[in-house]
Amino acid sequence: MPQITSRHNKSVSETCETIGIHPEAISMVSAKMPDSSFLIELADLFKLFGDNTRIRILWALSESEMCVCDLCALLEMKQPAVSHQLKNLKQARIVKTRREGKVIYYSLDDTHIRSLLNLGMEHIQEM
Amino acid sequence: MPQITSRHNKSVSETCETIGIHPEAISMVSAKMPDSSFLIELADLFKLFGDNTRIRILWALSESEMCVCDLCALLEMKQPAVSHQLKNLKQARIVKTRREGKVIYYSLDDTHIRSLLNLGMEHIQEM
DNA sequence: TGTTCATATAAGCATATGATAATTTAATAA
DNA sequence: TTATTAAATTATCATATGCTTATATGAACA
Repeated sequence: MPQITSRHNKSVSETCETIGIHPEAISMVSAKMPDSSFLIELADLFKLFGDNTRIRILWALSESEMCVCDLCALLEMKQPAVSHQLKNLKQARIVKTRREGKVIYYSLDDTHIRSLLNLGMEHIQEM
Repeated sequence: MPQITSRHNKSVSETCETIGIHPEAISMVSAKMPDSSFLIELADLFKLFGDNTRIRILWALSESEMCVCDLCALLEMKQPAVSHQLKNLKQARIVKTRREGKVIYYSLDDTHIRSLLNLGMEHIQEM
């Protein structure tokens, strides 16, 4: 395969369409990529943070455990909508529940969650 | 408004539908919620991390600056699809570009990005 | 100046996702 | 048991989003 050398002294293939211009960079990065399943899980985790309703729920729960109807009142949203998002968060084990009679209290399930919220907010504030 | 007292000694309103069961908890949390605009920005930031293609791009760029066609080869995706996601990331100033002749190199624009990726991955690995 | 090639953009389509309304479940109290 | 009430579930609809194909830019170089 014909190769030329760029001014940066990396080998460069002739076509970019299929194999890229910098084969070594590609294979180096490729070797360092986590398994596909990890990256999918990671995207799924961030996806849950990537919705205005859910981020408000998470921020609220980072301040205090709350029941569903309190969240409805706080967010000014209908109960099924809130329950639906809580279900998503619970399935991902981002929040956990505690029942007290008819009332179900939700809270954060993990300290990482708070760190992610704070780190994200730091980024926003420095823009 | 009639109030009763729960076994947790917080005042409890009679209906949950409109105003929630724990008015003080609601107003305490409400006071601590960031402005709506911040939360929207925060959700938008996480939303960009919440896609498998973009997270792979970000992880790759966290290892090395890369041009578009190298990313295409690495991710085994068509060029317009990759360019489209790069555009989203660039608009949010998560990645930046550098042109060298016909080739445009992309790289991470901010150190927070790497921290967020790592913190997210930590969370995944401890589940 | 005209060709080549890396990248960007536009239009169209299919899927994913979030909200609503209606209904069901589950726990308590009468 | 029956009524009440907090929460969950189901069905439906509208919007958002990501990929594809086709086309357009724009820089380098003959």
